[in-house]
Amino acid sequence: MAEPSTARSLKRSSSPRKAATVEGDIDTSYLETLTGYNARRAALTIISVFLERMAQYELRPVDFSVLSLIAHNPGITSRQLCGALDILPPNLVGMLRVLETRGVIEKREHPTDRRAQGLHLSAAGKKLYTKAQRTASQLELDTLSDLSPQERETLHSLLRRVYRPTRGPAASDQTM
Amino acid sequence: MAEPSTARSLKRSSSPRKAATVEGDIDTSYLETLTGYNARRAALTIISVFLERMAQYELRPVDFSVLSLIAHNPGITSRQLCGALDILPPNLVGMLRVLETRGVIEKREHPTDRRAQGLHLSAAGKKLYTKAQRTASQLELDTLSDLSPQERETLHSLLRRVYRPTRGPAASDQTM
DNA sequence: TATTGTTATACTCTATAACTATA
DNA sequence: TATAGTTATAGAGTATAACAATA
Repeated sequence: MAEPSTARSLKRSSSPRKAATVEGDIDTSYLETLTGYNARRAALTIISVFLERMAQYELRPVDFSVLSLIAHNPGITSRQLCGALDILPPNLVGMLRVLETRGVIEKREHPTDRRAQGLHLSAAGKKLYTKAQRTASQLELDTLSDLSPQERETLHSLLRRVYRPTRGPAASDQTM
Repeated sequence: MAEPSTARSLKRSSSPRKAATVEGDIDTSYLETLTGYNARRAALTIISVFLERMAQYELRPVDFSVLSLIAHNPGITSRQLCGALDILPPNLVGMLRVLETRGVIEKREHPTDRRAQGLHLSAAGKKLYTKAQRTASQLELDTLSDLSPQERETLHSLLRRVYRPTRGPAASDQTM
């Protein structure tokens, strides 16, 4: 058993960008030409705020993602969660067990496949997720307050095109 | 001692987006409204390619970032690296030791502070970094081939505004 | 034979406390 | 007293191999 208890610590300092030593003197211009560097820095910045505000629900980003997909896809299976969130099956087991122990989710028998199990939010889980989603949406507004709604949409669109390559029209692998 | 050897494994599967099970059936639309989610997914996608292509140099993303900052900021100190890259000092020690053992970097005495030490690339380090940077820049072109140069610049600009909040004009904390 | 969920486990990443030498 | 670099170590995150039950 890998999980010590139901409630996890969730602590993390997250270092809110303190310019203790000099930092403006350092030339980071080349790294800033790399999308991976910029995307990772941006993600970590937002995640640090996410951790703070979601601590009240004892939800890490991955827990919230799992609940969100279950909420919007009732009956989703463990494997489907893994595929959608890029989590390895062994690493999901413990998370689901904790969420089930907390009474947030329920495992029901799959309608057609007796190996699988459909995942659902409990009544308490729905209440928790509703509050958590509101917090997440508010966090989005707060951390991206420097960007206009249109800039935010542009950012999301561009990011999606990075991690979910355009399989759309004008593709190169068409049969004729 | 935390490092087992000079050369590290660098192995990682990185799962190149295989749609093994269904995945298009899963509704991820809410998560995709969250910048943190999108930024993290994009970063992980690029980093997985980065890991593959940088394996020949035995450099992880963090190693490359360290070398890049030393290359462009000769004499930079350990603390400055930590500040610029958001790495905790204890976690940098091992990386620098490995790079020094590999003959890639050199530690020299700091000109004014005898506690600190200036970091520099060795001749071999400069050759290695030059090749690595070329690989990184090519990777940027390849992984972002769906985006025009202008879209790429827009993406970088927006990401920087997320992780490095605009401290510029029209700020709210002015004295008058 | 392949897939779902699972256990056990190893490895990597990230964080804290505490020490020394110097400022 | 505070800071730079370091050690030791704990905790969280990510990976592989292998198994039973079912498809």
